[in-house]
Amino acid sequence: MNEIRVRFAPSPTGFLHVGGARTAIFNWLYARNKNGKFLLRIEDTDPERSKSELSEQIIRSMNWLGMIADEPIVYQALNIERHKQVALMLLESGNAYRAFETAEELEEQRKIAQRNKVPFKYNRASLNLPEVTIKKYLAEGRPYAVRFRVPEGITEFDDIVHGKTSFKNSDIDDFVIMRSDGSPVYMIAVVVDDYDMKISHIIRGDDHLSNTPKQILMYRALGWNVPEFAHLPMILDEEKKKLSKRRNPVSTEEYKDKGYLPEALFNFLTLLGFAPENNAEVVSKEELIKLFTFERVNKKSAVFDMKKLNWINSEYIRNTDTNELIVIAKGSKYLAENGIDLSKFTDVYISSVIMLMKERLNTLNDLYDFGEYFFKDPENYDEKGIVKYWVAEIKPLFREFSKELENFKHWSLLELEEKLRIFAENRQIKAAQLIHLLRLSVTGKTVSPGIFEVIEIMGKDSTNRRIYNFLQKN
RNA sequence: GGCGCGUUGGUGUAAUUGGUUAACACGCCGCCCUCUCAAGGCGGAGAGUACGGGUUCGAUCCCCGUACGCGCUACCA
Repeated sequence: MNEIRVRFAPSPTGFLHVGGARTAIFNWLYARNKNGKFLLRIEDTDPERSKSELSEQIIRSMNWLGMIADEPIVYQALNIERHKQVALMLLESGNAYRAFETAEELEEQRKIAQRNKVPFKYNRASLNLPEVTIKKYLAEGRPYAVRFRVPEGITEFDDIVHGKTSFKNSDIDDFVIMRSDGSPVYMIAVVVDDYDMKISHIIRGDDHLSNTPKQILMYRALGWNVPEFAHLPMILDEEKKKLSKRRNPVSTEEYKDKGYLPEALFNFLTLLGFAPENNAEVVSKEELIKLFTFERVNKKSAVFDMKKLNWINSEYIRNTDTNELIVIAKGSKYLAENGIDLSKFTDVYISSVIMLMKERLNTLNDLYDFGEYFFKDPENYDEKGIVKYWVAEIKPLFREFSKELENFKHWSLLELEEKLRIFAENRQIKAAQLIHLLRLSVTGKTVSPGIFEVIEIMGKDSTNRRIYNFLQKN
């Protein structure tokens, strides 16, 4: 068998959509699994929607996820001449013909058909034009589009995930392959580029399933080998609609900014429409490469479940080396936006904080959301906490305890805890009553990791300063 | 409207060639641990496999129909 060559072919309309990322991942996994080539082609033929900066962003997101193309990136717009040339070949061989109708005329016909609820199909008027008329039109310089002449019959193919799929050619319109301004259309561009790139397997979204027979017909008309097709299920949102910006972030970049690890997103996306043997869930890229097979790819569209992503991400955070997390945290947009400058802290400090927080984080951004207090003194205190814990009987005792802390020499987890517990026991109160106040005064919150761990990391000065401020304000 | 694809708990997925109390994970609820979280441990609720017909001794699995969802139906990609 020939070399396996697959490609991911996004159109640069803004960013790498997570649905696209999933398609890219399946292509990539398949290529790696088969020792083949993974290629990237930017489909930038629509000048209205394509901008070069946007393709840069797609490439960046792909790299972030750990995927790079094995050959130079192909920009479809650069191949326009070739697409035209092939369209002309089709015209010359009689597999395509000139259509002189204007877009407006067709639109009108379409409307009428719609009104009468009958399926609209191009009536092939131009195909049946007498030779002389065509010559006359051409002499007049009348503009024309080139339409592919769909032959009679049935087009069948064996989709790798869907199995045997067939379409009646009579249901397929003679589609346009070249516009009247001479520009080629997507439908022919993909076929030509995939052929030129020697793509062996076209792995793409389900939404292209209905386009497949058209493309196969073109391959055949050109006498080209038809590649294999694998159509992946779509990804839907919780409302079972196409992933929409309203409910979920749809761009890969957004997930990065929200503190998701690339490996986690990659793993999660993989699980949408695919399950490795044993139904394993947290699976490394290396394992995934080994385990990937289309036999276990689903036909059914999948719903993007944020909660599961969060869980997977938290698993990855827990299992990622702290030093790596430090690097990521330092580059975090979110922390910066919230005024946290990690370069002001020592790596030892950041490292202790992350080690303590690691198993509590869903995303790296939670480092701020849950642990802001590690990086700045609290400015206000949880109101419910105040009501519940800052009660008259305890106030004097907490003040007294804070004095003792100021002079406490043995600033370590165990000794701090022992000290507090003994203090509480002597005053006949529950240690928890002081602990809650300690937490509230130091963090401003009622929730944190074990408070002795927290103040051990924070250090004596910072802790005492915070308690002092708390007592001043309350 | 036409054509195509799909349909297993709330979600993602399992279930050797038709024979299981329909499994696992996320989520949810409760308990334990405990200074609050998180993690962990233990337990629980939640689907009879969209619906209706077949075929079969027996269908999640095979066939047909219906419903619903999605996609295509552009001189968009």
